[in-house]
Amino acid sequence: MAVSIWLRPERTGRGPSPAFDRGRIAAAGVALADADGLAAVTMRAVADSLGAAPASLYRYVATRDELLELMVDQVNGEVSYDGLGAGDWLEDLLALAREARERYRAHPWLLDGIEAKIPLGPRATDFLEHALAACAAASVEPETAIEAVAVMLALVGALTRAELGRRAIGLTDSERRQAKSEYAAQIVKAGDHPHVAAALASRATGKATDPDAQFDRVVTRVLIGLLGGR
Amino acid sequence: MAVSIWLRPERTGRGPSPAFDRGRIAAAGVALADADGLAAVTMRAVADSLGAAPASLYRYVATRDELLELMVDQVNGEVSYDGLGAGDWLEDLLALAREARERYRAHPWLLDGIEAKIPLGPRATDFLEHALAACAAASVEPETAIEAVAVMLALVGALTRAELGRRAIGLTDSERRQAKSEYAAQIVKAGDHPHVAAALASRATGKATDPDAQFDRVVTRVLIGLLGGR
DNA sequence: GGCTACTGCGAACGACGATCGCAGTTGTGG
DNA sequence: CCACAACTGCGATCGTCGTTCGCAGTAGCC
Repeated sequence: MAVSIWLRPERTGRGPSPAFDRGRIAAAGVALADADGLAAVTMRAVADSLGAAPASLYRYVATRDELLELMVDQVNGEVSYDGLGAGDWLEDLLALAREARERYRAHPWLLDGIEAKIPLGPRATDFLEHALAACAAASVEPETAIEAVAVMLALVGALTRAELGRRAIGLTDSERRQAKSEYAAQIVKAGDHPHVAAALASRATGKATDPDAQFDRVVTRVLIGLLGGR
Repeated sequence: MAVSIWLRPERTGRGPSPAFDRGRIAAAGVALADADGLAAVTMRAVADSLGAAPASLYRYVATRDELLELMVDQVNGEVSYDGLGAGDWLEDLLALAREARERYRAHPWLLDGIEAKIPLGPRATDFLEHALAACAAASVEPETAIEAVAVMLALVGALTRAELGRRAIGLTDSERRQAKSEYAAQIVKAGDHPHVAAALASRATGKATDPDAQFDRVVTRVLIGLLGGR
C-alpha cells in the first residue's frame, strides 16, 4: 500500500474505461505546484483542472500523499542521462548534479522537503542507478558510493535553495530589507554576532559570484573529498 | 510581521497579566512534535496541553507558521557551544556538526524540511556566529565560510536522516521488508538496476558500520575539501 | 440478459487554521 | 474614588481541507 507507486491493481476489463490515468493526474498536480506552490495542490484544485469532481480522484490515488509521490516521480522522469559514461566518473557525477539542480529550478516545490518523506520511486531509482554506475568507475565500495550520492543530492538541494534565494544561509531578501529598521539589525550591529555582520557586509559589497561556477566548484570539491581521486 | 521572532509589542501594563508566554507555548509545541510528529502540532492540541482554549493562542502567536518558527528557535537554544575555540577550526566545526546532529536526533521533526522555509531565528544566528568564527580561524573569505556552513548543515541533515532510517538513500525499512514480495524486488532483480541491486545486497551482507565514525569521517572530508587544510 | 465488477460523483463528515466580538480584569488619570 | 482605556481569555463560527459513503450508470462475462 505504501509502495503503490510501483504497482496498481490491473484492470479486469469490466466496467467503463477510466476517464484519466495516474500520469495525467500527476501532471496536473505538477502544473499547479509549478504555478502556485505546493499548497495549491489540493484535491479539489487538481480535480477542477482536470474537469472532474473531487471525489473522482480517489479512484486513481489513495491519498494526497500518494499524489505527491506520483508528482515527484513524474518530475524525476524529466532527468536526462545522455552523454554519460563517456568521460571519467567525476564528469558523470557533475553532470548528474547539474541535472538534479535543473530539476529543482524547474520545480522549486521539491525544495519544500517532500522528497525526504517520500519513498524512493522508480524514476529516482533510475537516477540512483546512473549515479552508482559513475561511482563504480571510481572503484569505491558500494557503501561509500551510496553515501556520496546522498551527500551530493543534499548538497545540490542546499545550493539551489541558496541560489533561488528562498532561504539564503544569511537572511531572506525581504527580511534583509526589513532588518535594517528592525531588531535584527540591532542584534547584528550590537556586536553579539561580529562574524555574521562581517559576512553580511561582505556579501553586500562583494561582486556577484557566478552561481554556475560556484556550483561546479563546490560539488567537485565535495565529491573528490568523498571519493578520492585527482 | 514576518520577523516577529525577534520582537513583540511591549506590554503597557494595563489589563490582566498574560496566563502564558511564547516560550511556554513553543515548549508545548516541541513536546507534541517530539511525541507524535509535526502533524500533531495543531493549535487545538497545543492549547489543550496548556489548558487553554484554541483561540487564546492567537494572543501570543500570529499564525501556526509563527509557532513553528518559535519551536525551531526553541530547540536551537539547546545547542551547547562549550569547549569551542580551543582546538583548531576543524575540530570546532566538527563539534558544531555533532551538536547539530544531536538536535536532529532529539527532534526528528526538524528533518521534515521546516527549517528550509523558516527565516533565520536568533538562536540560529548564534549557531551561525560560532560556525563562522571557526571558519575565520581557517583564514578563508566570508563567502566561502558561509558556503561551507550551509553545506555542512545540509550534510548533517542528510546523514542524520539516513541514520534514523526515516529515508535511507536505498529504501525505507518497512519498504525493504515489503519489497521482497513486491514489484520493487522484481525491478531490482530484473537487471534494470544492477548497481542499485548490488548496493542493497552489500548493505544487507555488510557488517554494520559505526554511524558515529562514518559521520565524523564524511563531515571531516567535506569540510577539508571545502576549506582546504591538512 | 442478468450478474458482476467496475466507473464517476453528489453529499456529507470531521478536523483544521483563523476571525470576531463579548465579558471580565487591571492599571491609570481626573 | 471611580470611570475610562487597554488589555485579557475565549465561545461561537466561518471557510477550506482530506477523505468516506453510497448511489446511479456502464461495460464485459457466463
